[in-house]
Amino acid sequence: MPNRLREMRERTGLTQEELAARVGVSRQTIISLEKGKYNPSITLAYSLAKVFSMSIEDLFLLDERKVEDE
Amino acid sequence: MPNRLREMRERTGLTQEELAARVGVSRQTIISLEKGKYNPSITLAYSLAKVFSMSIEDLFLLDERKVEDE
DNA sequence: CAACAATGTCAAGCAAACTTTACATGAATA
DNA sequence: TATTCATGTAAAGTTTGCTTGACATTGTTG
Repeated sequence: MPNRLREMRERTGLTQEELAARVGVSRQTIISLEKGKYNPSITLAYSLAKVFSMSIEDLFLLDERKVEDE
Repeated sequence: MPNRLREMRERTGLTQEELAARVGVSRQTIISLEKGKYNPSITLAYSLAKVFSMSIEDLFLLDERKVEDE
């Protein structure tokens, strides 16, 4: 689950703790997500995407996966 | 978690079992999702959205929630 | 009627998301 | 140096997404 979470968080100048508070999860969860450790639920993904004013697909790079060949 | 899953599945003429097979989950999971019982992971949500050629946000009505007043 | 396909329900169990706590590290700064 | 802030790690525990299996219901069709 690679994603743009860390990039976007740093770009907006938020700490992990602040971001966690904004979307209502623990800081651990933010750390794990940034490290790509798992697959969030769509409600959490959506909350995060909204913080950065982007779509779930963009934040979590869903359209970029598995292009394999073209 | 209201969503357009059932509507889209019926519109495309798939059975619950066929849809489950396509996205790699059990039929029970499709039933529960159609009933709005839970909050799928983004990878499952994305697989489902792709079956119907739409975005996660549209399939799961994420932008429509909580408008409260306008 | 019998048989089958599609949907639904219930319940037990497993796996993964998410929490909580505690501690460690490096950078910045008084 | 000592303190504080942001990040990281590790482990144990809770919650919930998801599976499996068994059975019931309704509609259709031979």
